[in-house]
This record gives sequence, structure tokens and C-alpha cells, in this order.
Amino acid sequence: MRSDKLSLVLRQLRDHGPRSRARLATELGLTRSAASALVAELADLGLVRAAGVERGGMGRPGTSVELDGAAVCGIGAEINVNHVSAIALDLAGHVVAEHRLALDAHRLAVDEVLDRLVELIRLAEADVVAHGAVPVGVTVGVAGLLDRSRELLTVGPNLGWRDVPVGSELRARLGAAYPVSIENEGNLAAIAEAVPGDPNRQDILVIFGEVGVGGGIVAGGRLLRGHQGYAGEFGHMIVEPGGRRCGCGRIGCWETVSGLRALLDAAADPDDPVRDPALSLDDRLAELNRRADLGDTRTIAALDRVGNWIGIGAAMLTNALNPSAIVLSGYFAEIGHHLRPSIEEHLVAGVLAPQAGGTRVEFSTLGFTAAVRGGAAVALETVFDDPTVVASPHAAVHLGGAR
Amino acid sequence: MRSDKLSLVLRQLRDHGPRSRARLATELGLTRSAASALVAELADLGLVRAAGVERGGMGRPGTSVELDGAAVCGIGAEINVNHVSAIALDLAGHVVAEHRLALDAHRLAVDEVLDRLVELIRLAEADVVAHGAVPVGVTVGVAGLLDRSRELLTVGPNLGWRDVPVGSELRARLGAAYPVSIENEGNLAAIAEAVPGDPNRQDILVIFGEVGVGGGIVAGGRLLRGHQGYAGEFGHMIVEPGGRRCGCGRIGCWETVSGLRALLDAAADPDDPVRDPALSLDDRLAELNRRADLGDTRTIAALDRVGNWIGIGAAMLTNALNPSAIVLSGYFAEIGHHLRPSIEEHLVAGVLAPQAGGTRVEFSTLGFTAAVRGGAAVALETVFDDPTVVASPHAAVHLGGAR
DNA sequence: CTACTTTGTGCGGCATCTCAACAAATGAGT
DNA sequence: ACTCATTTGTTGAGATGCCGCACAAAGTAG
Repeated sequence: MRSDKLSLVLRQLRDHGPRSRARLATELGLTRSAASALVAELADLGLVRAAGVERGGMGRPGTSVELDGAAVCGIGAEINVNHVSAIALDLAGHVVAEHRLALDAHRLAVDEVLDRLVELIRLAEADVVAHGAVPVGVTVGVAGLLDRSRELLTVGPNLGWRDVPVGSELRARLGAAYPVSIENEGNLAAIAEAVPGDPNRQDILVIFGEVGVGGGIVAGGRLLRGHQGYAGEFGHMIVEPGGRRCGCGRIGCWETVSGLRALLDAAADPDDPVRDPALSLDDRLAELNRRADLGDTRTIAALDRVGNWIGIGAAMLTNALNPSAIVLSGYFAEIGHHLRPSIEEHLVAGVLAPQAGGTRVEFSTLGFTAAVRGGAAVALETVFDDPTVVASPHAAVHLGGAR
Repeated sequence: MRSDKLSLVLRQLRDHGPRSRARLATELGLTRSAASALVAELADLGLVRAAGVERGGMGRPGTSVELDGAAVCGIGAEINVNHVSAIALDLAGHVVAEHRLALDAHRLAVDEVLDRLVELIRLAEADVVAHGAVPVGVTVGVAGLLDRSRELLTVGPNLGWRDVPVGSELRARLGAAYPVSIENEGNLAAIAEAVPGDPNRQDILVIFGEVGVGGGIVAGGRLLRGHQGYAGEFGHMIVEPGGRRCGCGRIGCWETVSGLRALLDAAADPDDPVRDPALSLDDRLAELNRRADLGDTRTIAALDRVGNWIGIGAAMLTNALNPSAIVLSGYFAEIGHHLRPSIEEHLVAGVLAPQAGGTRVEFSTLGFTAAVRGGAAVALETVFDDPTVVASPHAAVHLGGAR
């Protein structure tokens, strides 16, 4: 009831920016009195504040109201092959804390990886509390298949994990009352790219490339999880029957022709220094960019080849989903400049709708923080769903769990 | 406000069947008094009625309440290459009227096709009124791409139509106040297969095969339309680069290997009687079924080949969307018995998630009424969104438009 | 300086939900 | 057979929250 309308107002401010009470009223179909009362309550909760005046032609100018992010934070975390990390975002999306630890998930025991992750979450939480904000929950992204309940990691090929009850393990470490949720990494990256309120970011397809290729689908502003939660495994669509063998055991998976390994195999001989495992991913990609910029034909051909395959796969998905944008993330973003022409060519060629249905090819600017940002956004969603949680005893439980 | 809770109760009855007021209250988080009042109001509107007693262990047994479909009807209609048709479904999903007219949309002018369709809609409407029900709107399915507003048919390759403002044309014929909406045919077929309340029918993929192959996606119980409304064009995913030329001008589209023409080309020589255009589609498929049952190797090989390709495409879509079921509709359903093994084989082989993510292969039982049923369901959704529309003056306008 | 427009707030009224009490209808126990 | 516990459905009192309206405040247009 009340919380429903509060939610409406808070979302309107998030999605469309600062505006006056009167404008909120007309846009949301409320009376000005109701809008005033709701804004007053949100102000009491510390979620909105005054933001100057709104001059708009004749009549008395309105006093603008805007989101006040400082009161609450959501925490996002990630378990990946080479690192664990955590981030805290306030309600307005500003970074309040960021922690990252490099490790080799393959070599360490599952328990140890989870312990390290929880340490980072605790650090982020301490930062949030020091910042004077209330942490409202944590969402952890995992590189693997999570079943419908999103508590059990069925299989994480790159981590080398199988049937790990990530949810209960984390709950045991963080406290049972602490709001913890688990989500696929690609799905979180997709959420991070979907900007609330932007009509061009409500139906998007995020393709995340590293060694593997994954991603997520946002449709109508909502994450598409599928029946069991396995949606978004684009990397294992079979696009080249009779092609190369994939790490998953199949032949011709999309990631065998568009993943990082495919690019390196095509661009460099086994003894090429760019393939030295000691080099960081960023350095390798910078070197490939440099070679392509200098006009090295082999590098350019390799980038074109990968771009072509990305375009072919993207076109299939676009026929099925008609997104407003395809956002390429992970390593794709680093070499986006050289990929764009070949991707767009195959996209336009392969999509039935004229002009490829208006789908634009974009490259993520979030780097490797995409998943954790998405996680924090998921945690914050509880506040937008019911703004009163900030004041409820539940919030005190969170702080209790943090100690 | 009120209509919101009424909507909640009405949907609960639709989704989970008859139940007592007390049960509605606990399931929906209301008090028994509120549930009683809401049920009384729905009964006044003629949307629910008593339905015997509900015995459940100790205590006083409850008086069950169920949906009363008879008061309102939604109308679905369809413009296809060989026919136009209309159907009327009451709130409980029962068929109240059904009309169909064979025609050749290619040879007739656009205006004439629309005139014929409107005649069928008027007939269905008259049946509804004679049945004592109120028609709440009509949704028309069209075999082609409809842009975001779903008023303009951008391109309908099989109809031979381009840039036809179907929405305004129908509104001009039916009356401006009459609630008309337009939707892609495959999308409506998908809605028809998604049964409200059934957890195994909330995330489904419908693949509709005739000469062309199309379909629709239902995710989380809601139709996925995509940014411009072009989602579900599975038939033009390019699965066989260097393969056969498609009617859309591209090469290797999925429908070139799984559409009706691909099956007939593989199963029969050009002079085979099964390819006689005078034969109905049903008769041709019955003949192919007969040959396969008798063990004709060429027919079986052709069916296997089509099944393999369907399985390959279905696997790609399943990796992306993880549906609970893939529903094969149109001509696929008629020969489903012979397609299933090869489809399932390729589905399990091509999907990353264990056991193909639990996705089941199913065949539609709705025949060629799928799209119109989906259209009627869309029209009825306005009643579930706000049950008070039945009593509002708006409903009177509908009747006025029908005269 | 006046007329007009628009914003934000305060107050009575209405609709709707909750809470508590009660009668009705059944099963369980003696 | 009778009583008691349990659950249902209804009723009335009270609380909550939104709407409609009136009014002061703060600007623009002429």
C-alpha cells in the first residue's frame, strides 16, 4: 500500500532524475497532496533531498527533489577464476568501496576462496558503515551455472567447481539473517549495463568475452533468467558444426571461434611473446591493438575473423530477441574499435528486420567491474521495491550481521 | 487501488483454480474480511460464482469460489496467407464463436482482406452478444513484422504487404473507440501456449512452422517483444552458411532447412502426388505420416533431417533462453511423432546445462487456432488488469461499436 | 501594479484495509 | 450424544491513506 507508492516515487526519481513534487504527481497520476506526503516520508527515511528550483515557464517555480544516495548501500561481489572482488554502491550508483584480490580459484580449496570473498565483503561493509550508510544486502556473482533457487552452483567449468551450495556456505559465514543472493556472473553484467529509465537500455543483450563467452539478457528492463536460471549461455551455441573442440566437450561452440583463445591462436604463433602467460590480459590486448593500428595484416585478419563470428552469433540472437543494443563486454570491449566494422556488417546481413531492427552495437565502459556493479544494483533493488526497509528492524539485523 | 486487489484475486482464481475466501486471503496476504469483500464485488460484476464446498481437514469447510467466464469475451483474429479467421473466448477460456474464411491474400487487395476480416470480427461479436456476454476488445494477429507501436506492418513477406497501417485501417472500420490491438502471429501463438499459473508454462519458446518458420518467446509469463517488437523471428537465423537461398533473400536461414518446403523437397520428387498444390496441408502431412509409419526410408530420412535441424536451432535458443518447454506448433505438430527423437537428440547434445536445462520438447494441440486464441487471451487481459472495466461506460462503447 | 499561472500545504471526506468479535459448520475426543 | 477445538465467513469499529478543495506563496506577462 504505502510502500507501493513510495516505491513508485523513488523509482521515478531514479529513472528520470530530479523533479518537483507537482511533476511527480502528474507523471504518476497522483494528487499534489499525495506526492508531497510521499516525498516527505522518503525525506524522513533519508532517501531523497531538496535539489534547487525547477523553473518552467509561468507560475510559481517548483522545488526540485532528487535521490539522496548516501543513506543506503548495496554490495556486489564476484567469484571469478583469477580473482574475487567486492564493491559497494550507494542508492545513486556512486562507488563507496571497492576491493579486489587476485587468486587462482583452481588451486585453492572452495572453502578458502569463499573465506577470502567474505573478507572482502566485510571490508566493503565496514567502509559503508564508516560512510554513515546502511548496507541492505549483498549479491554475489559466480562464473557458472546456478540452478533456479540460485543457491546451488551446479557446474562452474572455469572454476572447476561442481555442485557447490554457494548460498548456504556464504550464509553460514555472513550470518543467517543477512540478505545474501547469488547470481550468474553474465546476468549481473547484463543488469549493470541496463540503465534504469533509459528507453534504449531496457531490452539489451550483453555478451561477455574472456576465455569463455557468456552473457545475459535484459528484456523489458528485467533480467531474463529462464526456467532454471541457465539463460544467457551464449558461448555454447553451436555455430560451426565440425569446428574446433570446446572446453565443454562439444564441437563448434561459439566461444571456440570468438573467445580469447581463438583470437590469440589466429593472431600469434605459440612462441609469440603476446602469448606469454606472464603478461596481463590488458597488456596482451594493448599489444594486439598496437599491431592492428600499425597495419599488421595477420592481427587485422584475426580480429576480423573474430568480429565476423561475433556478428554471426549476434545476428541470430537479434532475430530471436530484437534488443535495442548489443553490449560487448569483457575482452571484446578492449578491442572494440577493431571489431565494430565486421560485427556490424554481419549483423545487418543476418537480421530479417530492416536496419537490423535498429539494434546498435556498443562496447561496455565498465571494464571488469560490470558483474559486481550489477550485484550491488540487485541488492539495492530491495530498497526500490520497498523503501521502508531502511527504517525497519530488518536493517538493524544487517548491521548486526556485519559485526 | 481497489481494481488492483480485484485483479489479484481474479488472477489467483484463474491461475490456481477454485478456492475458498479464506484460502485466497492467506495466499494473497489479505485478511479474510478483505477477501470476502473483494469476492463479493467480483460476484457483482458477474466474474466469479460459488462452486461447491472445499473440505480440508478440521474446522468449518469453506465455500469455494470460481471464475465465471460467461460475462465477458475477448476476440482474437488473424490475417494469414490462405485465410482470415476470428474466435471469441470467454473469461474461462471457452470458445464462444469461431469463424474462418479461406482466401488468397496475395491476389486480393489489402482493403478487401481487411474488409473480410472485419466481417468475421462482427460475426464473432454478434455471437458474443447473443451469448449474453460483453466483448472487451479484439486483438489481430498478422504474419509479418510489426513495429513497436504495433500499428504499422513494416513488412509481411508471405502476405506480400509493405508498410500497411493495419491498426488505423482496422480502427477506421471498427470505430475509433473500439479497443483494437495488433500483434505478430508468432507472438500470439506463444501467448496461447503459455497457460497462466502453470509453472512449466511460464518460460516457453514456441516455434511455429509452415512455409516460413516463426515463433515467440514467453519469459516469466510475459511475452518478450523486444525493442521494436520484432522478437521471435527464429526462421531467419542463419544456421547453414553457404546453404540454400531463403525467400527473404539471405542464404542458409533456418527455415530453408526446417520449413515445409525443405521437408517436401527432401521427401518427394517434384512430380510426387504429395506435392500437388490441390491437396490440403493436412492431407499432405497425413500422407507423409503414413509413409513414415510404413517404413519408407526416404520419408523417414527427410523427417530425420528436418528434426535434426530443428534440434540444432532449438539447442541454440535453449542455451540463450533456458525455457521450460519448447512448443512446436503449426505443421511441426502434425508430424511430431516422427520428429521428436531427432530433435531431442540434438537438443541434449547442443545445450550446455545438464539434461538440456530440463527443457522438454512438446507439440501444440491447438492446431491452426493458436494465434487467434492468443489474440483473445490478450484482449481478455484487460479484464484481469482491471476487472471494473466490465461495468464501466467503456464497455458500453464496445457494444456501440459492434452495432 | 495587476492579472494570471503554477506550486506546495492543510483539512474534511471517502474508500479500503485491518483488527477483533461472533455465529456457523465441521472433526476429534470422551 | 455431547463437548471442545478448529476453521470459515460475516459484521462492525477503527486506522490509514488518498482525493478534492481551498488557500497562501512565488513566479511571469502585460
